[in-house]
Amino acid sequence: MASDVRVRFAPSPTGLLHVGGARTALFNWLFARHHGGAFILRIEDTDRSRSTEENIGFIVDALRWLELDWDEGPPAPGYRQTERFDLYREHAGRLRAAGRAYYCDCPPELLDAQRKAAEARKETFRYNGRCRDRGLTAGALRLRIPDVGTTVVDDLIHGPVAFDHAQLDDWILVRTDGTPTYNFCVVVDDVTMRISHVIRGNDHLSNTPKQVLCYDALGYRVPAFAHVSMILGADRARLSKRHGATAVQAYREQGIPPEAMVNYLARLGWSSGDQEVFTRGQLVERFDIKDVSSAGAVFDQAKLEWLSHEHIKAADGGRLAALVRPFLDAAGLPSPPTERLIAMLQTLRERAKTLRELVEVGRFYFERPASYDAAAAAKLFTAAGRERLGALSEQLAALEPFTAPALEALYRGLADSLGLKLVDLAQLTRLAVTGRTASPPLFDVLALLGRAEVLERLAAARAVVSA
RNA sequence: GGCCCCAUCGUCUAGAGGCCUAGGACACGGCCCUCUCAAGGCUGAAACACGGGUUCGAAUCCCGUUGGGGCCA
Repeated sequence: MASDVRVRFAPSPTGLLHVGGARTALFNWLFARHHGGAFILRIEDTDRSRSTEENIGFIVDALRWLELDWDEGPPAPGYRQTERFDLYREHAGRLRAAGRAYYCDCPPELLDAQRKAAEARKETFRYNGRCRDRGLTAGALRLRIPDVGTTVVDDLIHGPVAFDHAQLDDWILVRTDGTPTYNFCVVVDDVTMRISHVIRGNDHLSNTPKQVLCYDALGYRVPAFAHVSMILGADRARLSKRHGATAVQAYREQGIPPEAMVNYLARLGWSSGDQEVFTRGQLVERFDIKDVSSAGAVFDQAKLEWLSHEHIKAADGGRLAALVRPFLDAAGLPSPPTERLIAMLQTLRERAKTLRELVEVGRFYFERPASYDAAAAAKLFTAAGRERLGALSEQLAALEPFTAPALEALYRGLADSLGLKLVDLAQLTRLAVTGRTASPPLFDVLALLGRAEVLERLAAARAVVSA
């Protein structure tokens, strides 16, 4: 489908991918996919001291995990700012040749003094344009900005936002040492990559009028802007490490399925009617940048986990098995054949909010209980309990077929004849077989484990009782 | 400090002047179901920050205040 929509996600590789960044990437991706446009990944690595190869790897890795595929970007060359200095130099030269930018040699001490003076007067410091008409040929390159008037940023989320030129100054495009500034690089990059819509964090809104003026000076069409609100911590301060996990990778390790993370991030500040649970396809279909909220949103781990649970409950069996295997490996547990694992997960999926919990809650499927719940053992592993386990073993050995319905009939029959309630035999068996007081429906568990395994576990439990 | 953004239940949100005695979801409480734990069903408590306007009528429009956030330093 032909579309002029071209959007980008432009992270600085200074660490792991933050959930705020992930959400910005997601909104860009959804916008591109919804409109049949292109999603571009660009690495803003001009801060060489903090940008590392390893960090680029982390970002790529996180985006892949979330399945936010990009149409242009690394590993292809030309999508890192450090590879694009020629472009910045060329555009700077054009601005200077056209008289839209000029060199300034005001010493830092002078600027600092003026800044302090302005502060003392409780005013915003603005460079006064002293070097505008001095015709200098070296120094810091500044953009000539109109002294009067306003620049209006027509934001897709916020509507028109007006900035008075009196608040802006002739900002620096290229420093005296020849390095381009962040805002200048962004403009040149967006222009040369033919970006149609700039969807980014709210923290960039204040820089936008400066950039718009730069587009104008360069003679380029200004793209559309959409400034997405920030993700906040519980105290409504911008989400940071002190609020807990902020890296996308941390949620992967917690066992949140990627589709749940995507669903949660999308619903944080965006909605479509009363629907809460979305598949990726539904998100692409329903996403509209106009429905993105202009207010900041607090990150809520509980709701994330609820969505994680919903996606675990709804996942295709094979998909769920594939998601769980890495967690089995990490826990040092054996990975059963797929069909068998799917059957086990079928009994576990509504009992765990995360993939990690899924493994924990179903541990007894993968290994024999290492111990028994102490309080329950004290209550159930008695002389009478031992006798009942014996009777059960005897009958289970002869049960045919060894299926859940047959097991239930057996248990109900035995409970009746012993004058007991079903729960008495069930909890006793559950403890013997799983070591715990809570598990999926007992008869499903027994049928899945199989007769031989069940009988061995019952025998092991009886041995513990007599000891 | 200046400028900019934001403001509906604890949280995410619906709401684009009358449909609102403000809806949904998470979390929380109760009840039902039940071999345990879940899941599920029903149900309860819970919000339009404040003050002025505009209007027959405002959560919705305007102004101000307060509070939060961001950018510039």
